[in-house]
Amino acid sequence: MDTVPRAGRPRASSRETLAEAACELFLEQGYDATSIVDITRRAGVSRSSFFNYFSSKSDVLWSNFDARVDAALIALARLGTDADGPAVQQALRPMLQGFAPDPLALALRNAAAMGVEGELLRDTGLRHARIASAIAATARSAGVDEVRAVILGAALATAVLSSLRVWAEHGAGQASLETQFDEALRSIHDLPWG
Amino acid sequence: MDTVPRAGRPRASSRETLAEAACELFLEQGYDATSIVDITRRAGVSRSSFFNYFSSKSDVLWSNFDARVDAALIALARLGTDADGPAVQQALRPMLQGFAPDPLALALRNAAAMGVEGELLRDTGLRHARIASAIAATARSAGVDEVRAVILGAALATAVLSSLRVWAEHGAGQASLETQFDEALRSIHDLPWG
DNA sequence: CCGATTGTTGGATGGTGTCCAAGAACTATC
DNA sequence: GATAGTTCTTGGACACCATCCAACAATCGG
Repeated sequence: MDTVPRAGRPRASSRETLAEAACELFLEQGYDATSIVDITRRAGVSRSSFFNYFSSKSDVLWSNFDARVDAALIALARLGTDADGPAVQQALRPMLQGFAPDPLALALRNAAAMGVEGELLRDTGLRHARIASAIAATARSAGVDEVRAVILGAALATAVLSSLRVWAEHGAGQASLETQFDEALRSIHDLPWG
Repeated sequence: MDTVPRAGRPRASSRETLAEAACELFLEQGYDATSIVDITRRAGVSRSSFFNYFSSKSDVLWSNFDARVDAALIALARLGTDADGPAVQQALRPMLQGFAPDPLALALRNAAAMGVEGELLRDTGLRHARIASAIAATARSAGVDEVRAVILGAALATAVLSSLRVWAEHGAGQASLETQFDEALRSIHDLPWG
């Protein structure tokens, strides 16, 4: 990448190193039983340093996905008042495009072994809320009425997150993530149980 | 209620007393700035006692609603394999029926003043996940296919939570909570932006 | 009065996340 | 090569949350 020499003390670690150490420990001992000190010990740095790389323990799992969400929501906001259905769906897609196996995928796949199911439920909820409310805001500003905008946001956010979950559970191989997403989108168009 | 004398030391406090003290402080100082010790001091009991009544600080806000959700989800599970749309909606209704102003409603209404918006987002997400996954499970066992069941669960969970939010924000008076819910349900039936 | 029961309390413990000051390792400039 | 500026690491202190537990207090029924 950039081997350009920069001023200042060189980093003693990296997000990758720390994330790797963390994931190993999560698998070995479980998420709750792994303290931040455990992680930094294995990575060979001090506890303080952990917070130079991640803002919290759960951030190890989510930072990658969160960055994608941030980018996508900026693109979504740029659609402005003349957003339509297809445009919104296109704006959402980069959240999943080229998603490589990462700590989050690992956690989703090994939730039981890591004892991280509750944690994932809680934190997925937070992302759901963030994505849903951004979509709702866009829809609203494009003329959709309040309640429907909210429901639409929830449905689309669910499509994103549940396709990610299903993909991660099923081995995270293939190009099937986007396929999964497409299927989810399709099933929004005709919900059962009228 | 029951003035029946029971064995053992009488309680020195109550959920209501503690919740009241907590809500006052949340409004005065904000949620984050209010520690559990602050709450118990005002209520006149020790810090330890707090956990005899609530399992965490946020439980003060949610325990009432959570109890309703618990009850409703049990009823939902009882529907079994021959659940249909209307039956599910009826099972959900008790979550909102006769909902009186409580700490959660107060927090939703005064989120900004309490500085509790992030907290609410996160915790609402958890409830959303719980409700949605229960509905999805019921739908699945009634023959709805996986992806649609998940989306349906998300949409209905959103209907419950967003009607609660809107109702709380708008003064929490009237009988309009259930009306709000009915409107949300109606708008699920024809989402915009095909 | 006695035991059983139910609650309260303080203290200890271990974890999280924040803050900060001291210092280490590097670059660039004179 | 000294010096200054920059970037990062580190340890310590802190406030808080949540759990556990043993000691103790207040009530009941017999």
